[in-house]
Amino acid sequence: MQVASISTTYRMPRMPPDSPYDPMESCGTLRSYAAGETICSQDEAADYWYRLVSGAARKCTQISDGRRQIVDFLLPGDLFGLHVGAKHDCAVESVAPDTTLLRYQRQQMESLLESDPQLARRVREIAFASIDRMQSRMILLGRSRALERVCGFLLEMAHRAQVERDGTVTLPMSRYDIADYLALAVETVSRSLTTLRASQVITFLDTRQLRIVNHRALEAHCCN
Amino acid sequence: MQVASISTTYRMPRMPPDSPYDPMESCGTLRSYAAGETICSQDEAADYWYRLVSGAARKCTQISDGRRQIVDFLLPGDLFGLHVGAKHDCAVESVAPDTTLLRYQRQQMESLLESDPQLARRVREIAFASIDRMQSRMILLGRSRALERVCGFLLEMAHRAQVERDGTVTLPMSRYDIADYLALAVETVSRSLTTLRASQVITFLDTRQLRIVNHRALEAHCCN
DNA sequence: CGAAGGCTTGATCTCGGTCAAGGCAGGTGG
DNA sequence: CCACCTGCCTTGACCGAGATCAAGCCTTCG
Repeated sequence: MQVASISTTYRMPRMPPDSPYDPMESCGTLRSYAAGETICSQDEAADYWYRLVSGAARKCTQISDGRRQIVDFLLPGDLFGLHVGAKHDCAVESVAPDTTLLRYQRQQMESLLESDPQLARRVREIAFASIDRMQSRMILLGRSRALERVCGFLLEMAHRAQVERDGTVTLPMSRYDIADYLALAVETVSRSLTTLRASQVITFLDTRQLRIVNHRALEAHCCN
Repeated sequence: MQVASISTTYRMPRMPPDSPYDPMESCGTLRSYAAGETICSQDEAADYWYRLVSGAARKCTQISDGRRQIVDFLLPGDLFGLHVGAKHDCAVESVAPDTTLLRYQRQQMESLLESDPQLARRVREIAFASIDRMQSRMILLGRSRALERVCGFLLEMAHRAQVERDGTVTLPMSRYDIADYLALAVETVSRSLTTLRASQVITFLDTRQLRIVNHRALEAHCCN
């Protein structure tokens, strides 16, 4: 199980295989969304925690100059909606068709944590872990080269979405989404991918599915 | 009181004025550093939590191409060193002369949290809050324009370091540090500041001290 | 069938990185 | 005390990576 926030994605440290039980399991309600639907909007009250079950979503803010910044992608297992204040500061929208989420009452969760230090510890670790991820992301954004960012993104996706047995990585989001995630122009993302394909680092099964041929090269590009 | 991590800065929500007591107060040990000293290095074991009392520090990673990315600046009140794993992934170095820190045993803190849900909740909120800050920072880094980033940085500093009564903002760090924080070249930072000064948005008392003349314009530049 | 959205490629322009130089302050040693 | 050095900051000139503009292809959907 994993946790995130409207303002960030928290990844749950893997549960011990025979962990006694998950007190959160019981109290969520399921809902599913079509592609492009808004799950919660930018200035909505943050009364719920969500956990993405299947599909994919993007957490993004609108910038006043018309551009859009995608702060995080949410993948199956991610939990989000945790927030300090009462308001969200990012909108969350489904990316893939048939995206399903579990929704939890925030109040209920908080009092649950109050009485269950074990669970509280797990959530704390989730938060710390998520911070590590955001930090990596910041370092990625700090990179000057467009190609480096794209390589870093591919490695992140390959790592997060558990790769198929044959090494196929599926990108549930569009090139536009990737561009806004990496703070690049779509054209630049496209060109970078083309470059990587041309240099035999990756191959495409179709536009949204690729295989990493030369993992070493990918890491070398976004070295560190 | 405020908290951060080797991998992030956590800002403590303001304590209620007459809060009963702070269980963490008792168990820290004080140490002070000269400018440029290493407080903890990149792959050191993360056995302590730290809280910056006075001065300033930078949290940074070395990138293999020789560049340096500053992940966060630590200011008085910030707490850092919280970390999931056993290892740091960033070095922390003092920036200002006479930087002092309190150091806490990580083990001790964790068991303290285990037995004190109230404190645990506070730390959790610290983590959530810090995530909000990192998110803002990511949005800042996502901005294309150099001038926007610098404006955002100035607003952040004005907000974090409590401004003097007369509106003077002190930058404890060098232009090089600012550059590595914003992922820009030093020259670009310098030029941006010059531009802002030329357009009467800010004035300088000296290189490290400035006053925000036109707050509105600053916000307009990094709109949103 | 047409329209719309997603993706790629080409051409051009611009912002910011890089290189180079010089000013200024503080520290050190003669 | 001055001379020198070093680190920090600023400014100018140039160049290149990536944004922007434009066009065309493909798939999907009504």
